[in-house]
Amino acid sequence: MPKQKVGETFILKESLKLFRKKSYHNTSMADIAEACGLLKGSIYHYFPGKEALMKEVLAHVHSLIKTEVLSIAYLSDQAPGERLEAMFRQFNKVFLSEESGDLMGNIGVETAWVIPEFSEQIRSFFQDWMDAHRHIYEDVTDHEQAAELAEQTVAEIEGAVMMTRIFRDPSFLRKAYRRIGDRLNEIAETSRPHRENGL
Amino acid sequence: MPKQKVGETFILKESLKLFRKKSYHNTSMADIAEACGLLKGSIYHYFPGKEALMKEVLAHVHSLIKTEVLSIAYLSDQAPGERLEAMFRQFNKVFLSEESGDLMGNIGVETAWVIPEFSEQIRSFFQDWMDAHRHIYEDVTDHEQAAELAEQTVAEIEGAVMMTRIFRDPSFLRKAYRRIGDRLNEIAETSRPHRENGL
Amino acid sequence: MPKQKVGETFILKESLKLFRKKSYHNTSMADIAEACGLLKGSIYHYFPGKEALMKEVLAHVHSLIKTEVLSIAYLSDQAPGERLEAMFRQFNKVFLSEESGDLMGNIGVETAWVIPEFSEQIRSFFQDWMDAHRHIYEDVTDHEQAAELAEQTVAEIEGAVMMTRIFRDPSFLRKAYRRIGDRLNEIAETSRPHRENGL
Amino acid sequence: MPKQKVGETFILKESLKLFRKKSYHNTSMADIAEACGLLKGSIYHYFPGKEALMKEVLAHVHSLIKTEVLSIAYLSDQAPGERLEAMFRQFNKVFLSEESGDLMGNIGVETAWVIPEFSEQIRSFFQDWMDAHRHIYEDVTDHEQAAELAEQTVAEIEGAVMMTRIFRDPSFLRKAYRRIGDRLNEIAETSRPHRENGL
DNA sequence: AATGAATGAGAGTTCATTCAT
DNA sequence: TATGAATGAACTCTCATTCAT
Repeated sequence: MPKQKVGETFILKESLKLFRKKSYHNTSMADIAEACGLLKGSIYHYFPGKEALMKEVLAHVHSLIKTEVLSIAYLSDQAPGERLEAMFRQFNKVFLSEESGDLMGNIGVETAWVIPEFSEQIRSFFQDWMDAHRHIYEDVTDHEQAAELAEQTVAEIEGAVMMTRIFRDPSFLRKAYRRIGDRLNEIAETSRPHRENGL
Repeated sequence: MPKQKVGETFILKESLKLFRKKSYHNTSMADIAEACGLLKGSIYHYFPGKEALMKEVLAHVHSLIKTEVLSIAYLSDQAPGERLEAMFRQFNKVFLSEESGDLMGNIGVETAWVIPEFSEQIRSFFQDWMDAHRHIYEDVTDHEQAAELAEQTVAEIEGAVMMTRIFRDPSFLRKAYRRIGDRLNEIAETSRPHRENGL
Repeated sequence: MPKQKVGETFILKESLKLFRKKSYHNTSMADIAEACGLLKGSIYHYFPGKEALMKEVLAHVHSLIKTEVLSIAYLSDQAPGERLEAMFRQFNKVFLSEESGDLMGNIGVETAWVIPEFSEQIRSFFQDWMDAHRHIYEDVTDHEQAAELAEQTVAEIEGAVMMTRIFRDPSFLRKAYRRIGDRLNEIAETSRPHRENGL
Repeated sequence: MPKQKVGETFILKESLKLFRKKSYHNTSMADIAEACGLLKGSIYHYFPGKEALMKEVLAHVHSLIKTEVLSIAYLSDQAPGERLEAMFRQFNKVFLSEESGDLMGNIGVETAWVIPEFSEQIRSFFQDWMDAHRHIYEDVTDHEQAAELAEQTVAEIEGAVMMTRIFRDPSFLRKAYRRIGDRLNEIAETSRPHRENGL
């Protein structure tokens, strides 16, 4: 009878893997428990239910992305293009790795409509994501255009992630990165002075 | 006791509404039956099971979009920009209406990974969609760039649809259409002669 | 694979037996299903859940007692004492038989506090029961005293039923019947004229 | 992290409150632990299990009632009617207070049938209760009638307690007390000499 | 073509209990 | 003495599916 401590974070991470691989509805509490080496009832020591577990998973991913990826956008000692590239690199590592996956996009579509309590978390995630990109664009263009470019960027990435999944072909995402990088450079060359003067 | 004459197509349409509204996993056979004025067991006279029903729903949507939306791309008597706009109008009507919804994107993400039998249908849908846009772009630019622009267009729309859902704000999609239209016009003005001369 | 029809009433009756024998909380849906020769899920074809089933059981018992027992109180062609005796005879048959048991008293105490939705049903049952006895007493005394005597009668019977259960000794209830009968006779002899003149 | 010194009696009292408020089956060990400022597992240092805990609760209530209420019946320096009234006053304080509640009647019905180990305790409680009332009645009437009057008294009180609960109306119990007191007085006046002469 | 009773597997959840620390 | 992680069995309920009628 192994009674080794498992811990909340471990369950969170295992759940994340499973939700990402099999979606929320196709992952049972028994699946999660098994992945953790527990019985299904034991999960309830850590989380009051499946929805609550999911909410904490979403919060965990959100905060992970914020600190590991989105923070890069605010590093004022790097050029906009460099920051963008660094974000993409980190994004690939964190967001698409086994550890986290494109949870937000998937679950957003799968559950946000059905389980409204998830919506807010997901909305706030996308808002932070757009804000980060907007911050970069504001170095090279005006507020209004920056906002729209951020919107476009996030939509394009999410769409590309979806297509990468559907076609099982990473090139969709890779090309999206390249397009977005090129766009930033073009704008940077055209519209000279914005915030970059201070750098 | 509702005992109306139903028919396969009717069930298909009612299922589509429900899948779109509540997602595949949250729609039960009982829900579908009730919407059709039937009892659970009766659905099985028309379709051998839930997955089979879903596959036919996907096929139905695919063919609907093809004839109602994508065909517009191949109308050679209209200018590229006009065709694009017409497609968006139709797309909104057919793809996002109550009758069909953004089934492909949603279900693509929700189930393609889990139920591989849906993947092919969804892949083929996205392929046709990209082909249609590529056909338009080929009127104003070369093959290679047209392919990439088509890819970008579809990704951007899908991403915008997702964000429109998440934020419950149709402006995401509206702005995506505008950006895509503007992009086509820019390209059309820059690179003069391609296929349009023959028209 | 026996697929014989079972029917709502059959489930109701089997549930009643079990609830009476083992109490509400100690009776599982699986117990009920087994008693009916069904699998636990099958009960849900007839009743949406355990509470709903219980509510219908209570309603069934209530109506049974009303028609089989309490109606006797209103038979104007019999003397009060005869009606009372007849009620006790029927009460023993219906209320304490295997088929129904002292469900109201038991469940009243067990669940009325915890599941408020049962309370109303149980309250209304006791009200009808008191009303019936009051009607008899009004033949031999004034309204006010009749009401109190009815209250006393029902309390005494319920208490006696409880003690009969606890001591597994039917004499508690038998003696209560005798006391109540004697009391009615005493009052009838003392206070001459009330409603009996018309008979 | 509440880590107060608890002790067996404290747990007993907290359990009593909960069993009374929510019944035996609706009170979980976790509820009891929480009420005691302990964790589930810690209860098992004091009691080997839920049933054992309940048995000690019943024993505790029994002995409490015996010393605080039933003992009054045997105070030979007070008139029967005074003793009865004093018992009712104490009964209300102890038996129906937050501290103990009508545990015996509730649990008697709820569990005596199902968990036979409780039956004996409950039976012995009711026996002591009847004995106390019989002792009072023996001051004013013969043995046989005293026994029956005691039986009636306890049944009437228990029935009234039940109805008070069901209707959430304390007047049922109040009126039962009054009736029982009046009955004692009537008998005391009618049948002169019994035991009271020696006092 | 339609019914609807019944299945059977599995879902999420609860809970009394155990035990290493 | 107290913890709290873990168990394991039982619970209510859901649902895709089958099939005699």
